[in-house]
Amino acid sequence: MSELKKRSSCPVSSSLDIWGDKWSLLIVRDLMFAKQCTYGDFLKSAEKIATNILASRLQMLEENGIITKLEHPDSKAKVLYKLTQKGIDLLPLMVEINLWAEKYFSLPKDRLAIITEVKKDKEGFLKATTKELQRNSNLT
Amino acid sequence: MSELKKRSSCPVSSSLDIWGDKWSLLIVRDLMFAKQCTYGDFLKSAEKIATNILASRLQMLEENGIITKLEHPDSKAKVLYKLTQKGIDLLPLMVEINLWAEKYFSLPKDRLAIITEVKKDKEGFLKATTKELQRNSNLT
DNA sequence: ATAATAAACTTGCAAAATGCAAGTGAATAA
DNA sequence: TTATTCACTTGCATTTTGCAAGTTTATTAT
Repeated sequence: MSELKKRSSCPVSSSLDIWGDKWSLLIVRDLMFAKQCTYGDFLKSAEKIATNILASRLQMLEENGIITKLEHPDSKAKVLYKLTQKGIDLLPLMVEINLWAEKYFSLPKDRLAIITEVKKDKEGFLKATTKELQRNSNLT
Repeated sequence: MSELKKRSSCPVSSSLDIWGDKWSLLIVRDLMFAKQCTYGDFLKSAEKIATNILASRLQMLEENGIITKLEHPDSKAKVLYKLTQKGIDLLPLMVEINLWAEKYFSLPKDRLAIITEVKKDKEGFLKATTKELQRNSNLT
């Protein structure tokens, strides 16, 4: 399917060429929350992504090194997806999205709770969460 | 045209509902660089946005309070667009996109120069740039 | 004053991406 | 061995994008 064509050499444009659509960052979000997800897990998310779109986004994100597949320990029928380092490095961006949203939307309180945590010590949160995601990354 | 329908109450999802497409953040980028742009200025950007898409994005961004129109001092035929505070608040997000991109793409050196600046003192850069954009905001 | 140019869009249509519903095929569970 | 689960695929309608050619109002040149 997807051949990545760069519109320009601008960092913002190049980034959007990869994950600049309505769905990709939601997949990344799910992986940041859950560390690893199956195909079915993504389908269960609140936004109700269509299965064909999910498949094409997962492929795109994998081709661009944001996520990887791995075997599910329990079953060959299942596939686990997780973030690569390149994907984990989207965490600061994800945090800023949340901080911006908190200023301009009214959010459910479980989400607000996390954002409040982040605001208390952004650097600390980033370090800790990055580490957690990386740890998960290493136990194959 | 655009009636904003939220897919969920998630901050990431709500944010993407507004600017989660291939073009909106490029418009914001242009405004962060140039402080204010005419319709024609946007068309001149490297990525070559189609004029109808530009019109619909500008409308969307205006409806959602990210940008505003103002009269051009030189001519009634021209229109100036600038960021609102809500738009200016996307700066930290924009900065993180640049930092991520710098890690994973090879960028033109003028862009690298700015990113290097940012890395030296992120907080300082954010404060200074926000102030500049706000200053511009206030002289109607 | 009149005609030509420019600036900000609009319109029409083809092509691509999205969304929905119903498959398919391999693997596990009953 | 049959049924169910899981990860996708496929087909088709709808929506969005992209391209090219207008249209309209405002300025500039004659």
